[in-house]
Parts: sequence; C-alpha cells; structure tokens
Amino acid sequence: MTEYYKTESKIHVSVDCVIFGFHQDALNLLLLQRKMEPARGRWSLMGGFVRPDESVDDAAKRVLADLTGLEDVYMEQVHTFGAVTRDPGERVISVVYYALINIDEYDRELVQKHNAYWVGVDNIPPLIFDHDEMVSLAREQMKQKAAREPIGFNLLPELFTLTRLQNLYEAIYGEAIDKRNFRKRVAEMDYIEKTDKIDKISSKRGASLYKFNIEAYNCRKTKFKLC
Amino acid sequence: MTEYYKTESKIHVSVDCVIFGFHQDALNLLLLQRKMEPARGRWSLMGGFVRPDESVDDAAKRVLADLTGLEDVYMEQVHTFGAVTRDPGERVISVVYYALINIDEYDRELVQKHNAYWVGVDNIPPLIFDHDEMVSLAREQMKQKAAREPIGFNLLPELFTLTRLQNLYEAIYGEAIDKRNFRKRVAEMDYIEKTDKIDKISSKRGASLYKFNIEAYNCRKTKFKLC
DNA sequence: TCAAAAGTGTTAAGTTTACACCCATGA
DNA sequence: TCATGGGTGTAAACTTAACACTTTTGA
Repeated sequence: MTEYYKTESKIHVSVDCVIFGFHQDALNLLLLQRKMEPARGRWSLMGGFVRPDESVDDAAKRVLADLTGLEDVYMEQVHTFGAVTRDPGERVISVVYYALINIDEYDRELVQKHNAYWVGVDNIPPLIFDHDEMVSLAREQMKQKAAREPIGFNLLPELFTLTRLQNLYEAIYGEAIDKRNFRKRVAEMDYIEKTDKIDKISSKRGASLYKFNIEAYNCRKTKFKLC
Repeated sequence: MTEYYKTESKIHVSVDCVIFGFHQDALNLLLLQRKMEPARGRWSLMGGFVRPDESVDDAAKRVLADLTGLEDVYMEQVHTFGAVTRDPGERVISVVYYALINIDEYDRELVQKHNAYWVGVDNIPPLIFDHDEMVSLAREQMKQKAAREPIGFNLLPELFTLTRLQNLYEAIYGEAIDKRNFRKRVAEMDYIEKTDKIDKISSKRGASLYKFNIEAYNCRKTKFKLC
C-alpha cells in the first residue's frame, strides 16, 4: 500500500459497547467487572481495539459477539471519545456504540466467562474512565431514537403482549404512559399486528400476543410515535 | 508512559469539518478545491490528522481555525467513519464535525490560500471519498439540533431582523414558514430580545433588530421550538 | 370469591395551521 | 405615488391528555 501519510502519527482506536437488555420490566446494561489490573474489581463497558483489517463498525460487532455470542444485532454508533488522557494507560480514542439485544437469547456461558452482569439502568455503579459519560450519552440517544423509530422491538422476543410493550416504553422514557392512550396509538399502527396466540404466563385471563411486521412498517404512511 | 497496549495496532485518525455559513438567505458550506495530487481539482471537506498531544475535539478546532482564523466556534461531533478502505491512500479513521460560523467574520485571506469556496448546500458538487455522506449526515443532524436548541444564532451576527431569522430557519429546514406563526413563536421566547436599533439596509421602512440572550435562555421554562 | 391483569371511548384542553391586509419609507 | 419589505390577529382543524369501569380466570 502506498504510504501517503508516513509522517503522520497513528493512535490506538478502540470500541466500547453499551449493551441494553429488557428484563423484568426494567432496562438493563451488560457490564463487566474487571478480574485483572489495572482497575481490578471496577466496572466497565465491554470494549476492544479496532484491528487494521476491520472497519470500526465490524470491530463493535465483533466485541459484542465475543461477549454475547450474538450476530446481527441492532447497533448504533453514539460518539467518539478522544481526550488525550481519557485512558490512564496509553492514549486510546474510543468509538462508542449501543446495542439492543433480546435478553432471552445471549450466551450465558460467554457472559459468565467475561465476568459480566446485567445491571438496571437506574443502578449503574461508577464505571472506569469516561464510561459513565458513554452510558449517559448512549441512553439519551437511544431514548431519542426510540421515540421516532421502532427500534424497541429489538429488545423484545418476536411475540409480545401490549402490556409488555408499554412497560418497555415506560422503561425507555422513564415515565408512566396512559394505558388507553398507548393502546389507541398502537391500534393505529397496522404494522404492530395482533396474532391469534395468547400469552397465559403473565396473567390468568391471558393477553393477546402481537408482533412487529417490518415490511408493513416500511410501507407505512404515518410517522412512528408511541409517546 | 506505561505501554499497556504494546501489542495492539495503531491507526491514523483524522477530523473532517462540515462548515456551515448563512449567506444571502441560503445555507452554504465551505469546501476545498484540491490543488495537489491525489484527486487534484476535486472537492473535499477541510480535514487534518489528530496529533498525539491533542484531543480529537481540539484537532477539529485547530483544523477549523487553520482555514477560517476563527476560535470559539460552535462545533458538534457528527459521526466517525471507519471503513477500512474509505481513504484510498492508507487506512484513516475520520471523525466528522460540523461548525456554524458567522459568515461575516472568517479570514478571507486564509480561505483563499486554501483554495476554499462557499457553496450553496443545494448545489454541492461530488466530493472525494465518503465526504458526500459526511455532509448529508451533518446536515441532517444540524437540522434536528436546530429544531430543539437555539444553535441557529451562531450563523447570524449579534443583531438580526426577524425576517432574516425566518429566512435562516427556512434554509435550515428547507421549507417555507408562515410569517405570522413564526413571529408569534418568537414573541413567546423572552430570550429573543427586541433592541431599540433599526436595520435600514434591508428595507426602506426599517426593521427592528433583535438579539439572542443566552443567559435568559438558560433560565427559560418552555422548550425552544421555532418550527 | 377474589385478586390480578386485560381490555375498552369520550371529552376537554391545548396546539397547530391557514389565512389577508395596512404601514412606513426611499426612490 | 408606488414598490418593497415590516408588521399584525383570529378561527378552524387537529392532536394530546385525562379519566374508570367491566371482563376473565386461576388460585
């Protein structure tokens, strides 16, 4: 390869992943408790260095797959953190992503091996370096995006009840939603389809299971808006 | 410095700046026409490599100042472009920023020296590499941000008429705004203050000049919303 | 039989949009 | 005197928010 930029410095570049899951009506993050120095015992995001032969996006996917075993996960780039001394070891520029995963599907063994745990978003312990700021930016961006696009379904199994969907959006927005208004809005979205299946686990009476139809969504005329 | 990450690869990191200006009732971008190989004669954004001793944000400020002579400019990070072969020379990861400048204030000599020109946002020529995508993302993000926060004032001189403010928002949103509705909304924002000065240049009758009061803005109770 | 979650409409308040004319001035 | 941009209010349409009771069923 031609070396056009021979005289320019190179810098370590890493990715860090803010991994969201929805568990027991609460948003959770998958955090690592470090087993080695430096900062043993402290909490951090899952991260890794970008390799010379992979894109930054691919690095984020790889790092996520290393921890969860999941491929084809919904991810968005959040921000790049570039302060000179943000990593006390050496200079590292970090590109942050968030991922939305269905909490039923990840590989529990891999997660255990990495000493990672699900932590409720309202009980996040202090994290290393600038990871707190990464989390708060990712949360904010995810919330904004979830208000305009149907990304929330990535956090649910294929079939879900309306109550569960509402609980999810309440967790994302951090505020209560009126049940009737919520269901009215859902009813107007033809791409949130009622199936003939019934969930008997979460209630005695049973609740209809719905699914999100992405093809129908792509043909919609009106804006997505659940809040 | 301890070398924790000795075995990890380093990568070139650059910044690219999407520089917005508001001129003659149109949004413009400051673009460079390359005077040297490779890609001589082709258009690009202003960019530069991140140095080992400066943050990525500082690199963006430096690159902007090199071209315009301006310090303390409103800038936002847009996105990081990390495809392996996005730069055909060598691998370079680029962090993109947009800047909003008052088009009356930049250093014309410096701009000339860099062979840079203002180009209307609706007449952008094809740009090198992935710079087209950078511009379209930056434009979209700027538009979103301008709808929620009063960043538009960075594109205007301290004093401005309401017609000029409206023209600015029409240029940002890309659509016409009703004059009476616009002025009604402005009137509700106490932090857009009428001064006793009159602009006699843009009309015979003369129009009141207004200014944006940032302290008053920070005490506001209601959301910023001009559209 | 009762506790727990599912399901269902209406009204008032607030917000947004559409719309047209007179005013002041310099050329 | 007229062409140009400055400045002003109201009503209809639409959107949002508030609100309470009946149903089903397993324990």
